[in-house]
Amino acid sequence: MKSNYTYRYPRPSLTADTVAFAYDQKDGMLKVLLVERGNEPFRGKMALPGGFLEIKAKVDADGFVTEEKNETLEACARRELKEETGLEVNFMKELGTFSTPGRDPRGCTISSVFYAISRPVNVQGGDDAAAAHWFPVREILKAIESMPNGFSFLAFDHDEIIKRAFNQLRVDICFEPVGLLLLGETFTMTQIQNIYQDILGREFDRRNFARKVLIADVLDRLPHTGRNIRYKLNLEKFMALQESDHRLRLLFA
Amino acid sequence: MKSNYTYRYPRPSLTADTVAFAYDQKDGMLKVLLVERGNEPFRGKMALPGGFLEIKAKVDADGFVTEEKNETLEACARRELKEETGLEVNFMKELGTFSTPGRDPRGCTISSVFYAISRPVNVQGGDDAAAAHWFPVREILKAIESMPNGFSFLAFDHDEIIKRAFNQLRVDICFEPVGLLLLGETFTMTQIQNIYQDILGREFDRRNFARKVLIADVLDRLPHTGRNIRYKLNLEKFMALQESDHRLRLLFA
DNA sequence: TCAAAAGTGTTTCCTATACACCCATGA
DNA sequence: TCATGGGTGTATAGGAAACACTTTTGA
Repeated sequence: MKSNYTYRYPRPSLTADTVAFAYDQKDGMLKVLLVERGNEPFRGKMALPGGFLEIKAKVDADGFVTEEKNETLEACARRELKEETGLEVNFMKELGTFSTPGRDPRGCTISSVFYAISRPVNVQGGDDAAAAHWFPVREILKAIESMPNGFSFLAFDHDEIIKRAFNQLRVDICFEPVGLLLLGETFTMTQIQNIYQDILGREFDRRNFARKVLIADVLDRLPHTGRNIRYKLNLEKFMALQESDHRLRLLFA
Repeated sequence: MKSNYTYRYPRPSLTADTVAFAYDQKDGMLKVLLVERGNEPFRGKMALPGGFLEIKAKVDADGFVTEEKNETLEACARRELKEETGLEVNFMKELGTFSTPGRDPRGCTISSVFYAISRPVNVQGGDDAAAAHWFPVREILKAIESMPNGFSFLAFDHDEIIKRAFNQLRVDICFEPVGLLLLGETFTMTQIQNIYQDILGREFDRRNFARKVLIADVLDRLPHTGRNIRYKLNLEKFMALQESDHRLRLLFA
């Protein structure tokens, strides 16, 4: 028989959800990763990949918890992302915690949400989720906006979360060159510019844009094999820039 | 007899802690609010005010939770802050969630941390905590740095948290005029400048500084009673600025 | 009376932006 | 060969930083 877990005080459930972004070179659209929920609640609705924090607990004869060990929330987010969609990303950042009472009909569930940036890859539905797919962010946001009052497009409060995540992404790429993580192994300056223009919803002058991106000094210029200059992200420099709190110079106003 | 709370799966404890900052006009130092822990673990050590998320739960005959209702994390942070120190603040912002395994010796405890900005006020020790006092941030940070490896100055992982909070404050006052909340009812431009200089650790030209602050357009100029121009924070304008995502213009590089 | 703090505007320099020409490739 | 995309440098304008003088008040 499976054991139960008893505490002196009530406790919440804690989940980690991930808003994963990727850029689709084929149609030039920014995509977000959603899974179709296989179980209640919200069965059949689309939702962000995520799940419950894993806790190893020992209990005594009466079911009281005597010892416990948890994973970190980020580890939880990565694990769930992998299990549900097969995706592994190298950039993940905490977005915030969502604790509005009633946000999960099953009870008291608090969600720590991360947003992730992925290389353009294919994903398959994993264990828990019926199916995982990349959806155009703009379309999703449009669908969210067009829902009548009191109705939500996604499961739980994921409408709100995805809006927050996209806003955060827009702010962040103005300061840090995280947008470069959306690209493949090598890329041209034009490809970078297209992504930034799409996300920020505005156009840039080619030359000024290239200058600003190169100032960040995280790109290696490859000996051009073909006609155009190709670049490659220098991960060491990029990571070093992330560490040092150099958000202080904004790249794009 | 007090009832217990039983779940099918193990759950974490969830707390909300607050890093409250205030500015002391008397000595011109930025202070942070700490409480002396009255109970184990870390009894007698200084810690951030905070406590467990309050959950109203109903249980069936076997102790299984059938219904539950939680407060939001921010509400929890405000409630605990009030209970432990008597302090009520009007600005509070989520800093992040801390979930490193082992951060709380009592078991699996995840903390959502807020940072708050307070007017300069006195606080008293409240219910839970033995004593609450304002401490100079610089001194605390110095004490933290000077601890030998493996030892912490504050309880739990609060050393790390307070460092993160101070860094966040330094970033935020470069973009939003949140530093103005540190002041009293009315104030002079020089007082504002002193605060900013203290927090950012650099000096500004008087005239350039005043211009930048006034650009934000959240201050009302009072008909000067005394010798100097006095200002007053226009809360409506300030709140409106917070709502609109206008972090995009940085005030101080 | 003198020192220190505070009020006021202008100049300078730097950086962001706007812009034009040339070259290479593929249709 | 012509159109398109991409490579390169410069000129200009606007904003940030440097700066000087006068006035008031308190020691």
